[in-house]
Amino acid sequence: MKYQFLDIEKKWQEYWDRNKSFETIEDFSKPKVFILDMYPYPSGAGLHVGHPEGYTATDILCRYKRMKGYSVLHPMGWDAFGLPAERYAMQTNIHPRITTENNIATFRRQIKMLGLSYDWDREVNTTDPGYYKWTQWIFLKVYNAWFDPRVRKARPIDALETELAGKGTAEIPGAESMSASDWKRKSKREQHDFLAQFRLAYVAEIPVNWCEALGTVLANEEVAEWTEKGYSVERRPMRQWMMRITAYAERLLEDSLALDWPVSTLEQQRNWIGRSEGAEIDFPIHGRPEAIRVFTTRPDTIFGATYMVLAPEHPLVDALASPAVKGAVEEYKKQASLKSELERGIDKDKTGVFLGAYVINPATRKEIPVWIADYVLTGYGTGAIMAVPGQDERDWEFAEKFNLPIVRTVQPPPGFNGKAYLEDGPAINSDFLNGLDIAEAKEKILSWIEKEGIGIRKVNFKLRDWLFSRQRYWGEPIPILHLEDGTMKPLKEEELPLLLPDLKKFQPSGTTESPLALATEWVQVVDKETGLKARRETNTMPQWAGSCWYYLRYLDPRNDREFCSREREKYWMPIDLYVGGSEHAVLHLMYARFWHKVLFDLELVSTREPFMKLRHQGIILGEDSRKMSKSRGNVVNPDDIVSQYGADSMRLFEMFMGPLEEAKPWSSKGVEGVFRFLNRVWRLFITEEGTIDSHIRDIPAPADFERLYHQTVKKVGEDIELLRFNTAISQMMIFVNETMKLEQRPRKELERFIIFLAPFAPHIAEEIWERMGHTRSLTHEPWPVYDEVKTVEASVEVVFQINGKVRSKAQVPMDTEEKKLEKIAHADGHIKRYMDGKKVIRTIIVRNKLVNIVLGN
RNA sequence: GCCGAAGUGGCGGAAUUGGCAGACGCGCUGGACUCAAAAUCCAGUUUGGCUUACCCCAAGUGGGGGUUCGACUCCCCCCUUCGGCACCA
Repeated sequence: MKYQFLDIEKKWQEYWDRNKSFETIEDFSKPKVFILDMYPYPSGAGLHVGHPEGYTATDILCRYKRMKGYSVLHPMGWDAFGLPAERYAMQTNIHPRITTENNIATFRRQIKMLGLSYDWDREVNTTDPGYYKWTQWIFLKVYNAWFDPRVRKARPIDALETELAGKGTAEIPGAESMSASDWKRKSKREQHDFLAQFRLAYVAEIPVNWCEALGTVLANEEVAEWTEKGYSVERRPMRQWMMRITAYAERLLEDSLALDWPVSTLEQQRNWIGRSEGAEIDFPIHGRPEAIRVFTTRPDTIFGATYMVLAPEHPLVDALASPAVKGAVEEYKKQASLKSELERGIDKDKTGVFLGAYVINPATRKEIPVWIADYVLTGYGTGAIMAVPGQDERDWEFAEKFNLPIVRTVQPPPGFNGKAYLEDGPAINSDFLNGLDIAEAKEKILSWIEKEGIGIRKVNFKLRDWLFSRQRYWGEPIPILHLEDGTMKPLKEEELPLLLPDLKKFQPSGTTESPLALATEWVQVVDKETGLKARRETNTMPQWAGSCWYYLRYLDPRNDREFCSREREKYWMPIDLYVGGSEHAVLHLMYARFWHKVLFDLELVSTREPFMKLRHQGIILGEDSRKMSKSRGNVVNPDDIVSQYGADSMRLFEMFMGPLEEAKPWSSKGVEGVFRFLNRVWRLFITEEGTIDSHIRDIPAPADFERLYHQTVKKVGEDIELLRFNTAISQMMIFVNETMKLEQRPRKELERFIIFLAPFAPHIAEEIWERMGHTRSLTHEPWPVYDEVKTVEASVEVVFQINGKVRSKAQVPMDTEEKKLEKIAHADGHIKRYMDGKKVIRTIIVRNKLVNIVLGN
């Protein structure tokens, strides 16, 4: 009987479904593992071959862990809000809900076709009101929280109100000074506005990346993705929802040290956070009472600061511009505002305008000119720099172009003929710093600055607050009312979910508002409590919102009283393994960590971090080793592979291709290879007639075979734990090859082979298992144990070397003593020939490995 | 430019407290079975040299140097590929 994979796979998939074989067993007394795949965005194109790679890897681990007796949580769901469905709706007027449902149905079918052991009772869908109710709920938790710098954590905003009423801002670092009575005197509106500057979710007027064609703003980190697709993006100031992720910069950085994540991902997150230590220094303005504050990481070079540059958007620009340059300044500001940040970066030619104003360098006491230039960014530091061309390439370039003075304050080595010198060296032209190296000079100048009261040590981050609103329909509505008195009012928990209204048209509203603005009945409401007229927030949340916490919903997906029960959260969290693409290295993984930390601070979850161990599956390239794409015609469709070779072959091949994390080219010949292997496995057990092969007998295993068996159990188990599936599979191939050579094949070992094949190729394993006379699925069959003693070879080949080169070999009993090995080596014919007439200088003997004889001449 | 990862047969890849480089699979070559083919099975397959001899010799893990009795593995320099960042003061 042939290996009829199509029938077998259908049969077992139905069996698993019917019997709920993979239902999560929530036995809190057992050890748990929570193994998570990044849930997909269900696109119209269906699954591609990249998806099954990570999914199969985690599936193997889960099936293995179930056999090891763990409670396993392994769910799947859908990240289903987002632009593609909405853009499709704009073209066809088909409601995104319909498209989304269809796409999910396709994805679910394709995923089930691969025999992945998800607990489908825990499926989540971010667009389901029962789900996004809690996304909105968490949003409100964030909105109603502030970051208390004294304890470095989020606290409810109520606590702040109480404190303000009691002692004002006296004890709150960084807050504008205000007494308790000042607070109490404020109007409701004033209090509301004051609190807004503390909330973790807030509205701000900021320059954003507006994409006219998409009719929405994009986060900085999203811009590249869409401009690559040909969309154009412009800068414009708009009122937007923001999330104060910057408050967590330090903790996101610190806590990343404890994570078992790929180094490159951790590195990317660190770069993104971009911590740098330096100082903020005030430069008094000539002829005015104020000073301009700059941020620098090189305070040691202050004696070389020969001019100052402000970002064009700096608030003092207009006040400082002398009448003669007003026009030029206006023109420059206008040009800068039109350029996106990206464009500013691409064009590295330095441009700028002299403001006609001067500040005083507090170290040299000299007046230095103030310029504006777009190479200084408004969002970083103070939006102003002290320019030190001697030690900064950008400043050098600018100084050269505009003929500004250049003073070196670090002595370059002899023969240095470059421009700016960034390396270490003794300070020069720097008064009391002269002769010190950079580190010493920094320390000394920082003390001086602080003593003089002209500046402070300061840590800065590149990380910026998260632009949280989108002008889209297909996203979670933000549950906030804008009352006619100018205040905002969050909805009450019992008012959630705030449902998306049904729209007939999905075109952009024509303004900068989302299409929701057109749903007047939905937008215009009266606040029941106050009777005030109100407008709903028409912005929706970004796609990342739902994925910031979906892993928590899996713990308790049907709970309509809590986002998840405490007890379950305590048992299952944190996630023991998270697998997904490296394209999410910064965005999703950073935002989710941020939300998780807020939830942790509010004591809604019990772990600091959600994802303890993270791995990325490598991308699967086309057969031509290039990226798969329709235009190259090298796309492999999982449906085709499954119908031609079966899901088990597909799974096995994707795991056999190479290490999980590496990029690997597809190979149709390779699929045939593993398909042949599965056919061999089938024939090992099942004859042409469909009976059990008569070579299989109830006999004890021969010694050599028993050893191989124990070695295989050991290697397969260890490799699964290390996610090294390729080598586990090759060990199973070796096992099958050896078994085929036996005339009489021991039943016990062969049955256990089926068990450890099962995580990799579950359908064929179940089928053979059943044919071998078992009546129950092997899902919870105990994983075979091996005996370390029995894995050890009886004899071992030892290598004899002369001067480090292998000259002979011998088979010797395991653990033969050094002296004996030496004797055997000396007796060896080849070795004798080499040693003839030579003097032995040294002999190195490593038990079970080698004898190396070092000869003189 | 900066940061990170990686370079091993014709191909995907094995091999880590430094100890036989090339497991396993693909491909290729030869053979068995067959009228023939497919499937299957067996043997061979790093390169070069030498030989009656699969005996032996030499070279070999991107390139060059070093440490060591011994280096794919450790150290230094360089090259290439991939990923990320990109005026962050």
